[in-house]
Amino acid sequence: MPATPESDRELPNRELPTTPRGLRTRSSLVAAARRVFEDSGYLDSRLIDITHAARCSAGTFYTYFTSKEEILAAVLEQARDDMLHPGTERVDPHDDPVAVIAASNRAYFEAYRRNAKLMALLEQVSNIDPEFRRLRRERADAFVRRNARSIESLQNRGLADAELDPLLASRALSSMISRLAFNHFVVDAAGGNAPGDYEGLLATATRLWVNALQLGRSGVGGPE
Amino acid sequence: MPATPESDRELPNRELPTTPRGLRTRSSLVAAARRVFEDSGYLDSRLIDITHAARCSAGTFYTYFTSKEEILAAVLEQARDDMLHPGTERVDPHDDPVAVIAASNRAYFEAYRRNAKLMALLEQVSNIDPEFRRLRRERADAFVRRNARSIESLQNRGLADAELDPLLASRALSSMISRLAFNHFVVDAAGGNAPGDYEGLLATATRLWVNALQLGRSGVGGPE
Amino acid sequence: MPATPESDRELPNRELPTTPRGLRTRSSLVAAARRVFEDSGYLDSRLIDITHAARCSAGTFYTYFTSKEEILAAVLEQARDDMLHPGTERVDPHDDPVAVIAASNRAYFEAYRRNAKLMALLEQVSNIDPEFRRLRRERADAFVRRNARSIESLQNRGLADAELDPLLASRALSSMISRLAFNHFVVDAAGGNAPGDYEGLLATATRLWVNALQLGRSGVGGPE
Amino acid sequence: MPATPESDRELPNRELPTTPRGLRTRSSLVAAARRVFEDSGYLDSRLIDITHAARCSAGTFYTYFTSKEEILAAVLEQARDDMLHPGTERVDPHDDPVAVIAASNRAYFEAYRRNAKLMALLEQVSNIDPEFRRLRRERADAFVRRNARSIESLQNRGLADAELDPLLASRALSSMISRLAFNHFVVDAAGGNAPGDYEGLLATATRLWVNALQLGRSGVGGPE
DNA sequence: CATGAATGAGAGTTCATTCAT
DNA sequence: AATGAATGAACTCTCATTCAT
Repeated sequence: MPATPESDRELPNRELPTTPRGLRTRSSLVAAARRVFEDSGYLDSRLIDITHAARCSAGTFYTYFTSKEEILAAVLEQARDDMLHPGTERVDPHDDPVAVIAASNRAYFEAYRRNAKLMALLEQVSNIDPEFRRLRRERADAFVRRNARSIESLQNRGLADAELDPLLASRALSSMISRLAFNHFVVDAAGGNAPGDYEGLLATATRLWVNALQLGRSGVGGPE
Repeated sequence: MPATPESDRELPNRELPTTPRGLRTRSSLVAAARRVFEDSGYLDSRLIDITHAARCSAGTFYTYFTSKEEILAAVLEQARDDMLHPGTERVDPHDDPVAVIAASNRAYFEAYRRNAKLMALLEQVSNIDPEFRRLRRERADAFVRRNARSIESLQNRGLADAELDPLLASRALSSMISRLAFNHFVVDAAGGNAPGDYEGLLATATRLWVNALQLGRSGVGGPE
Repeated sequence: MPATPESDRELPNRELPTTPRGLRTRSSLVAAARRVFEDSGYLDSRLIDITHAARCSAGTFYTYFTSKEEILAAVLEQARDDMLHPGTERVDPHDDPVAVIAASNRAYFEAYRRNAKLMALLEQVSNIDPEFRRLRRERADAFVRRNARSIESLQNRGLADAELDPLLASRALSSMISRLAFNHFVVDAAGGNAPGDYEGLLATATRLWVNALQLGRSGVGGPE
Repeated sequence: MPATPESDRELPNRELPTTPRGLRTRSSLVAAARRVFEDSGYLDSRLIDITHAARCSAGTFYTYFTSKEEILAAVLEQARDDMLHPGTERVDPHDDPVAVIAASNRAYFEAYRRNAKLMALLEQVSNIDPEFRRLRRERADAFVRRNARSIESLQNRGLADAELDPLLASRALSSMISRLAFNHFVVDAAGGNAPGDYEGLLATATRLWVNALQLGRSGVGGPE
């Protein structure tokens, strides 16, 4: 009502709690939020669904988060590493490039499968909230850049179509893979449709990727 | 115009009004809804914003539509033909296949550009409402099937990589194109980022598509 | 969540409703608010107390007012005229000045009595909300200025102590009267104390006022 | 210091702590509360603001006080002596009565200036909480009674208008002074208005007071 | 004596939808 | 066919106070 001076007012906490109890409660809230968001989607989830699931009161939520948005960010944070570094196995860059692509596509698909509901959630909120749109973009860009580097390296070694702009090609192929994964694990799974031919899809995606880069083409770089 | 039978509709739909005045009011509601939805997104649009923009009362809305969902369906209906048949020019299937692909990719991108805000809307609601998820899927499938037929035809004529499953390949390549368009016209445009290299993107997409199908590969490129 | 453009959104209405029904509802809300505020004070009144008393739903409140503050403003508006022009009887400026002062003090006290609960309310909120502090100040100033003019006129006619600054004197004497009224009708009444000697208080106040201005003192009005 | 008997206290009050540490903590809480209340007002101050400012935890508060009300009482207690006995110098009752009045008005104004924010606070809460309304009344009454005794004495000595009821006159004149001080130091100061003519105000108030009592009128001013 | 996480009732507010006119 | 006032369930968020540690 009266204009309150901001000076002494507490700012919303982003810091992690210091006590073990606080840490535990915060964790259980994040875990509960993940469950609830995955089950009901972001929009249909109410804060009290989350606090109920975490077995704490509505007020406790605000000890750790200032809004639904903020806890969602915490939830999405969790899956970040798994999605950004899906394959723990280090691939030798001197392996057969086709095998490398096949392996990394498979790793991506597997990571997507593990986090499918969270990816659906991210897709939902990124179409609602600019903050999460940015988040998704950043994560996608990380992938795109990595793949672009890989394409460039293949080009430099004379193995891939030199005509392609590595970044644009990476954008296109990365989009292809991620959208296929989304359609397979989110859209098809939710739609109650037939499960779909996972191995076939993966094989096709990899073959298309390989073809698209013209890997293993005769005389790559020579007169065509 | 006869009342469309319920069975074909995904959403319950009131019959079209019979009087000229009614038709006019309905039209202005749909037009207003399109504007409002495009400006504010589905969730943030209030029915009252729409009726205001249409210069009618809140109650009048329910003379023509039973819900917010339903008018959204009507709005999305509008752009359907433009998105499903983007190129009015019929391409001769015996034209150069590369040229055909280039032309149809360009036609798709142009249609996306024209309807970018509506596509963003569709993307938003398809991640919220299963009904619209189905709608988007159906539209995507129409594309996928058409492209699959085209791929199959190229394979049958010995022009394309015969190892590829036409449907899966179409799914992958169609996903690639549509996601590129979404990123270019929706994500990048909204993010205030640099406009991006449209022609380069299109060229890259087409080259990847062509490569991926191995069009014009040695051995397949006999005298046609 | 997403930044919504203010452009098309409706602004809170301050305009009076146009239909008779709307007018009726708004009136009953204001009347109810007055009752509730007077009974419970501003802070302890809940919006639903008001809507209950007005026999309408919580949502209806927001058809007419955007906040508790706004309906309070409407309530206080009502009593404005009664407090600012308490005496309907026009006093002849050539009447006996003492009689004029006595009459106007009485009129003020009577108006205060009629609106005591509202004055208590104004006192409460003016110590809480700067907006209402301003409102009270404005109303007080109107009185002060009127009394200052009257004092100046008496000085010009040689009837009042010429040493006094009319505005400062008016501030002091007006404060005296209004605070006496507040104490008598609000503090004493609420405290469950003895009712207090109304006539004596009025007589004393008037005599002090008259003395303070030195009305009828020797030298101004001939020998006393 | 013995525990003060409940009977004399207006609010339930915990006993003072016995240890030096406890005394220190309690003091810092009261000091912090004074700062916070003065800055934000009673309603907008949160207990947590106070405990933060006092560098202790929320729970500690309840070691020393049972409620927000109670610490407010402690804060107001602090300024009591300064407001009730503003002039430490004892004025000789046989001094010139006008000089005595001028001096005591000045002393009151000075004390008000020193405690302006606290007086504003008292004004705020006395319009919210009956307990504090009583507190303010009691303090005002102490003044009124003292001034009444002084008026009566002047009347007995033939120096003041004998027609006036000393108590009622004191109420009126005391109200005048305290309200002027409130308006000057609280309302005007907060409103960002011009600072106002302090000396002029004081002079006018004193002259009005003197006039009102008819001090120094012919016939009463015999050789004293 | 101190901590700070936990509590939970309760408030204001929104808006799709209904319905008397 | 049109109006626009009325509805009311549902939601998020606050903060004085408690209590296990």
